[in-house]
Amino acid sequence: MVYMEKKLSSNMEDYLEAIAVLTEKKGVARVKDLADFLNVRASSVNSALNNLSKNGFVIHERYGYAGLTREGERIAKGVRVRHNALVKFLTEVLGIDFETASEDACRMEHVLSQKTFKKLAKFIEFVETCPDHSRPDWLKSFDYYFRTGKRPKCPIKQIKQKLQG
Amino acid sequence: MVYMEKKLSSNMEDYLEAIAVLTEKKGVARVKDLADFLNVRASSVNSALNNLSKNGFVIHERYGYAGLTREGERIAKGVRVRHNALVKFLTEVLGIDFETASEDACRMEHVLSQKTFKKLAKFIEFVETCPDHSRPDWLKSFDYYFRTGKRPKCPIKQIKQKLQG
DNA sequence: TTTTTTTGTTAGATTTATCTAACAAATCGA
DNA sequence: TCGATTTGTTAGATAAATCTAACAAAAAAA
Repeated sequence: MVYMEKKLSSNMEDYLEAIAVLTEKKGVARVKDLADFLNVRASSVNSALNNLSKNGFVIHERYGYAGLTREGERIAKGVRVRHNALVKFLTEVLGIDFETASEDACRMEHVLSQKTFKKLAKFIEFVETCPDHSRPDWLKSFDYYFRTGKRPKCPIKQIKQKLQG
Repeated sequence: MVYMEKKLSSNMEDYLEAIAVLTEKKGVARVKDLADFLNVRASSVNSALNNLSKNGFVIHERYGYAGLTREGERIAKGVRVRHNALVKFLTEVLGIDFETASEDACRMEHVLSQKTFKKLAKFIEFVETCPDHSRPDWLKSFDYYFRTGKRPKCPIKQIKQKLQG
């Protein structure tokens, strides 16, 4: 066993992520804010922090702020990167509203395999760096297909026909 | 409250799905097979079946096979549809291997919102009904981009240039 | 038809994540 | 500064999903 990665539950990952988000947004992460953010009671936050603290992901002194250790930060980072990639995919490719996309991402971010995540990230990159003006043509075609159920005329074929005919 | 949908846990959804799969594959779903299929102990299957039975999703007489009620079938169907859509997306669009895609789908199928699922299904339909010979050109471009990190020359632009120049 | 093996059931323990309720510390306002 | 409010902590309960171990029923083999 080269290096045994401690596998955290979705739940614990959520706490780490929340600490990262709140720290970024408000400067510090307090029990109350974490509770509000995650929609749980303060006592649940406390349990979680004790657990995460015991396992070296979090630093939390009684009545103090919650902070991430190196390791905690590393994991939170990973979760957030996956979250953002998922949101991007859902909104930019599928055209889902941000609200729904965020909720879905929150649940999916914990279950995506590395392999799939990497491919997805590449896919997003592929879409974003498209040399077209904005949204790639094929995605516009998808929008059209989603709205109308019909395929737009394919510009390539149209042009090819012109060239030939 | 018009109609209160009983929200099942991922776990319970998995049991329903497994019953559906085994029934389809082997004709019947037995405790042992469910246990093997889901990688849990037979006693866990029993607990689950009791629970699902009590709530009207499953029919299970002592020492008998496990079967789905109408309601159970409805839910299992939904899960399987989501599962298959996800596998299709992961393999056909992202190009993930079937093994990995199946595992990811197993975990994602429980957390996808209706909205996202519907869009995803449409997206797959869009890709599959593509008038191109096989895989749409833009997906081939993605394959190329993933392998090489470079974009292939865009055929439309090439053709447009020809037309203009 | 016995015996053996496989399969199914039950009871009870464990783990994880949550909750409420009681209390303690910190902070805020007057 | 001191009482009131907010925030944080603890203990203990609850719920879901799992496990082991002991046992019971069914099925297969002898």
